Amino acid sequence: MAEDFLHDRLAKVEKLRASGIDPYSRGFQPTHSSASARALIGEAERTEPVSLAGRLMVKRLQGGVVFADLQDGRGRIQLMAGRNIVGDEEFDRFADLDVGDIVGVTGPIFRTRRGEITLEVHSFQLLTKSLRPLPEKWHGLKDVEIRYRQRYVDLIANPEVREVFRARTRVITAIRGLLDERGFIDVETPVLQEVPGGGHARPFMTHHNALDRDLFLRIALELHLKRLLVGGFERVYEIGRVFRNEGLSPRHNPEFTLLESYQAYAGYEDVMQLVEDLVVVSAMAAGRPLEGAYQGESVDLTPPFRRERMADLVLEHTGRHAEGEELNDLFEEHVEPRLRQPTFVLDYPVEISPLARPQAALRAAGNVEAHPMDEDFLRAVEYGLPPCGGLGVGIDRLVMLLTDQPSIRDVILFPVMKPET
RNA sequence: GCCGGCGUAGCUCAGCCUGGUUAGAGCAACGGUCUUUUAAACCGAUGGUCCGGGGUUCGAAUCCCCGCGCCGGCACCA
Repeated sequence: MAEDFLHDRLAKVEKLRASGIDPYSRGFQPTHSSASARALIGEAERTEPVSLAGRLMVKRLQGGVVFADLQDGRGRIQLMAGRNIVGDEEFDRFADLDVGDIVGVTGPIFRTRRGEITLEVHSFQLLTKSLRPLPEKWHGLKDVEIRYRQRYVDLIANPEVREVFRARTRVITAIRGLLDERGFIDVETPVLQEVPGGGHARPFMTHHNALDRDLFLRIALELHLKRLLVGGFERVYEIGRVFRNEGLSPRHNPEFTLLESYQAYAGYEDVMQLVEDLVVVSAMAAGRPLEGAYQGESVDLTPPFRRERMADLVLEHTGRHAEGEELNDLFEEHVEPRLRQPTFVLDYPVEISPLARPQAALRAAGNVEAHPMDEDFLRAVEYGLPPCGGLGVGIDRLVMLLTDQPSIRDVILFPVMKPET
């Protein structure tokens, strides 16, 4: 039976309750983490008792001694429980714990004969009984479908995955730190919008019941951030989720995290330097050397990044002179796939710009395919938008690059999946 | 949406091409032995709608068709 393992564990739960032990108890206070407990021992033979809490990952029985590995938020430490230390009853109870159970343990730290730093269990408390078996200890969890659908299992079984997401958090913190330091304010603008603007993308649609009004999930941050520049904030940024109703790929998730910033009176040279600085602090936060590699290809993030006009890049790669949409098409087909090092591509043809003004001009000229007009944004701009420079960075892709992950799903905790069958 | 690959025990995988006893292994779980182990001690007994549905055949995990999911590519796009 597919769920027999549940019955075995549930039977254990009932047995524990019958013997007066709460399989989901509270009140245990760890005094240390596995890492700080390790650090505690230094050159000493033995420490004072410490208390740790975490999940049992491996259990090795050796007659009257049982070894187990306890995994907590940052690492692992070995536990040793001896029959002649804790007594028969406690020993049997410890030996009956399952891999996956969450326990609190108390005892001194010492080194085993083999030199392994180990907590000698003097007392322990079952905090949470686990009902499902964990993936195998040696091969771990490889099935990517389970890894993405049940990320909690992935995070338990694959510690390197935790590190990727810790790196992601550090990158975002570092980006905020740099922007805050430079006088940008961190703002939040609407996700639900009447007119999804700021980019070319098919939006997700939703509906507000009380207003009986269709709304769209935002596809970009730009238009609201610019409204804030009109309002007098001179440096603003937002790191937020945007939604695009498009296909999935190793580089596309329908919801992703975008950084956009706008700075009044800045030119694009200022913005390029800001991007370089953001990349450098992000790489440092991720622990990635500037001269590193992505998926086996070396990628040097040392500023200054190459700056080239799109027309020059197209000429270099195709030998052709082009402009307008043709230039962009040639660029996307022949240049973009070959760019490996960070490169600022300058002077995009105005025809492909998603900016409101040329779009408005196209609409005025009768191109109904152009983006719908955001009348309120126009009104805001009519009050006067200061000249400004802005940037947009896909945080997920930046983290992919910095943590050397092949798929965007590896840097999004819960990527979009089709319904489970 | 289109094309290709993949889907076998809780996990990691054989078996499929070339159809043929009751579908295998390791780890986990279960019963025993073992007092300092390091993925993996020893002995024993378990565990499967072989993704789902149809078809071909005396006989299908294996061949064919349809569906679902995952991965990759294309399209859309950042």
